[in-house]
Amino acid sequence: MERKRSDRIADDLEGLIFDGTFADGDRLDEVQLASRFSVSRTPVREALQRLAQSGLVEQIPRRGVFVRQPGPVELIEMFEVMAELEAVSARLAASRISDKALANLHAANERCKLAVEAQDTDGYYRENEQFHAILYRQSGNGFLEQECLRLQRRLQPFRRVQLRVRGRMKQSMSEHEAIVAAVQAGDGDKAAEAIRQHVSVQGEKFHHLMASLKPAAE
Amino acid sequence: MERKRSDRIADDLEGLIFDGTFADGDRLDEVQLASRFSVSRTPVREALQRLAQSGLVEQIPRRGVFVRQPGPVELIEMFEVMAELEAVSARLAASRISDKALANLHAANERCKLAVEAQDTDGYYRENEQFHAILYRQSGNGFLEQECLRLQRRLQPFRRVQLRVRGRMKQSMSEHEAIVAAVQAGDGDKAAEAIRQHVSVQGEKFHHLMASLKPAAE
DNA sequence: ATTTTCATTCTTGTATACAAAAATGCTTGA
DNA sequence: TCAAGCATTTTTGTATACAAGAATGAAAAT
Repeated sequence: MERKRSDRIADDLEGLIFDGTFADGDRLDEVQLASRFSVSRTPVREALQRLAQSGLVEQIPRRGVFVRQPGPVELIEMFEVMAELEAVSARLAASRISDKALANLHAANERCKLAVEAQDTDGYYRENEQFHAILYRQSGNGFLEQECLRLQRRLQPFRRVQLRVRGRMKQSMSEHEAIVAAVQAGDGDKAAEAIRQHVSVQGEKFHHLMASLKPAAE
Repeated sequence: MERKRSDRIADDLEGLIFDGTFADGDRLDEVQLASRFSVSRTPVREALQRLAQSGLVEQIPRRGVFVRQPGPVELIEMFEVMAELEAVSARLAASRISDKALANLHAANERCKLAVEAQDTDGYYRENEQFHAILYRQSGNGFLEQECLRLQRRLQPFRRVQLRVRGRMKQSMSEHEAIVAAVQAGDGDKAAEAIRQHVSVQGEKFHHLMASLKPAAE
């Protein structure tokens, strides 16, 4: 169910920012975008305001809206918060998860494993997202679930980059195993710590993330 | 610096929802609001969309926007997340806080104490907010700080209700003492646990919160 | 030559006009 | 009497028109 034009435009713009068509600092001209999408300025403005609220662009009054990619510091901060939110999710899920959901978690993890073996980065990304989504859901806290999904979505392009690092997928998988084991054992603290490690940006991951911010020459 | 009319309207509407002028389920009519604020529909619509994104109203396509107050379950969920976010803040702050900020924390706490002694609920609320804001800031994570402030703002009207419970201010103060002590000692885990207790809705607090949702028939 | 001022142009913010979808209520048929 | 169908009216979503603030650039003064 497509809501309205302004929603489609917001999604499209999000994609265009993620894929680099619009880079950090670029000004998003309302009339240009309007003609690009063959609509009037009205739905474009509504879309831009949505993006502004989600933090993807900055809106300076009477000046215009500008793409605002997070810098290194903000990115680390966001990952830190993501890690903590996921840790809370996992801790709660460890005590609240249902048997059926636990089976689903196993299944999702298996699909991750298959994707790793098939060297299917996109597939792994998709299944990994599912894996995490199950934990959010099983936290039993719908609001927490939504917050996790929101932040996950915002960090999406950077997570993808992380996965392309050689060997990362395999390491990620072994971390998954630890998480599943802790959740199955009902050990909330252990599950929280395991997923915190899984998500947080440290050591090698940190350097790779930083490197990805300034596209390497050639 | 007042940004634009739509911003002022969004703030005003937020207030009108908080103070009960618009109750849960009420439909917010664009043209009525436009005439009420003596503007056209355009800024009203922009304001409504902002409120929709922040979750205060629900926007049903082609139907209108309706006030959407959180129910008991969602409220508990939000407080749970708030408690966890504050716990993270406090844990980080315990290791990252500066001497100067620690002094400010003490000072803010003293002002809380004065407000309690003066039976000044509004004053206590204000100073308490300051107290918490210092911890958010001293987490050293600007993104976390923003998220905390956002959720704090959303829970604002319900927190106020909580404070009106007899004896709550005094109890709240003693919890503050524990938090300050733990932060000063640099004990992150203890600080986290103390603030979690302080914020989370349990026992008596739970019942009072539930009671506040359905205004007691005298 | 450089800077300041002022007019012009462009862009955003707001108002209004129009289109389309949904709600409303009437009529008509059983 | 009640329900179904259709016309009318309301209301949202989009387009366009207008207003006001900001950027731009040229002319004038030092």
